[in-house]
Amino acid sequence: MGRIPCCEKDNVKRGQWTPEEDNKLSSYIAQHGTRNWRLIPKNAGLQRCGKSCRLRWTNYLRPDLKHGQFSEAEEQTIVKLHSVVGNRWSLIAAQLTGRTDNDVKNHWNTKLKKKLSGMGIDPVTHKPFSHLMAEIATTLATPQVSHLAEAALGCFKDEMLHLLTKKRIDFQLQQCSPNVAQGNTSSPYIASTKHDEK
DNA sequence: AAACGATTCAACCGCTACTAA
DNA sequence: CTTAGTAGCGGTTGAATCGTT
Repeated sequence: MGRIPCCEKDNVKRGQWTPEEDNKLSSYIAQHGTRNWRLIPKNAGLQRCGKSCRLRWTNYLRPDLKHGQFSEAEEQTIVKLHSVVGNRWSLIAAQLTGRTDNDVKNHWNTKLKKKLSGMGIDPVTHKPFSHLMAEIATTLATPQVSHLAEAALGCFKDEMLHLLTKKRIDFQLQQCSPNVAQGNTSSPYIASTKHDEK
């Protein structure tokens, strides 16, 4: 006995949304808001499941969304935040006006990961590959030291997560911690792109 | 022009978190 | 406190598009 599905799959349309469906959903939400996604498709005359409607609205139809290319500043913000919080796409997206978690995730997976790798930076740890190799050697030699470093990094990440969850923060360089403001972030990408801009 | 591979991104799936009763 | 229903998240998929041969 599994969970009851969110909708009867047989009676539900899937795949690409048509402009008519978009119109129906948009005008219904404009009138009634987004309370109870389960009822929205039924009331709006759509043969879609509520989940699909919510996704379509939040990722595409919302009027406050940006649809164009990501700017250099947005990319830097994503990389910087990703180096701190990892794959917490919704947290990262919340710091970028008009971008969704899906946007950020797609952009990261298709562009930024490759960009970083091309620069010799590991997109997971945000450290140069050469440093990683050195770290592996160190770790093998003195496990205690590496555990301490890992614990310290964990505390910092927890603190950042706490801040980001509590409120939207302005991630401009001059308002960050002294280390970050000096371009001394954990991600060499920031420093190098700043350099590139000159 | 056609075939094929690579890339992009919208949409789906399954899980967890949250909330109201 | 427990439970059931809903919302939200991150990973994954696959159709559409683009670029190359």
